[in-house]
Amino acid sequence: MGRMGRTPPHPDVSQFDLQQVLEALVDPVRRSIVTQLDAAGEDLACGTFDIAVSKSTATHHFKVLREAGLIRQYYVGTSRLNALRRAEMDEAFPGLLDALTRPRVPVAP
Amino acid sequence: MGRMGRTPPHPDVSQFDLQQVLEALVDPVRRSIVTQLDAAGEDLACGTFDIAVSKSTATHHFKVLREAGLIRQYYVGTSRLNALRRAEMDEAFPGLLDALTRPRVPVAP
DNA sequence: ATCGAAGTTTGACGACGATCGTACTTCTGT
DNA sequence: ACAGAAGTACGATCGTCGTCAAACTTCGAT
Repeated sequence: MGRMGRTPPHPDVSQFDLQQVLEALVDPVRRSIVTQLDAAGEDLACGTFDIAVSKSTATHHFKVLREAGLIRQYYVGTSRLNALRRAEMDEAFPGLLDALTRPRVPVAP
Repeated sequence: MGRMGRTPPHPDVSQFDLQQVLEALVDPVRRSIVTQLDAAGEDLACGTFDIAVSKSTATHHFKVLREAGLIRQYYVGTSRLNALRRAEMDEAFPGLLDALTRPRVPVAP
């Protein structure tokens, strides 16, 4: 029972919660995942990310991101692909992802 | 020694750190402080904020906000006034405060 | 049918942070 | 000079969260 392949629940845009999104994005590892996903411009498998944590910890982070609505997850074979829900996040919180994924602009000296 | 009136250290814009700013803003109480400050459009004393925590806890929150660069604090008599460092934050992280202080836009049904 | 690759699940653990009460400091009025 | 108002400093507590290891599941390839 409980096939691993079943698609996990994803929140609807109308249910996105700023508090939850911020709690997801405050963690450096998770923010790095979002940034890498944004830079890649394509869906990525969990294992392909450059993060320095164990597999179980990675699973945890992806779950937090998914439940906050930041990513969508789906299986392809044994791999779990992750898609950034850019448009939906922008609809719910305009400018937020832009502000967080934009590389730091050096301040004039 | 250590007069209370001495101005506490404030970070320079060039030292603003995204991680630190996010850690400051992820707390609902602190985000509420920033929002109230933004809405007021003027500097406010610590005691005038609508927050449901003790005085010592409030002091802690203001300190976290100040060290992250979100507010500037200065004394006037026995009151400590708080100013939102809007322009500087916008320079360091364009769009961030906008995204966080903007009231949630209802999603089309 | 079996093996390995890719994730998940389930505790356990440790650290950090929000909170409070109490005591203390500094200034303003009276 | 004194009392009160406005914060600050200091511990102490308590919950939550990030982390891992170990055992398990599922799928694909051989």
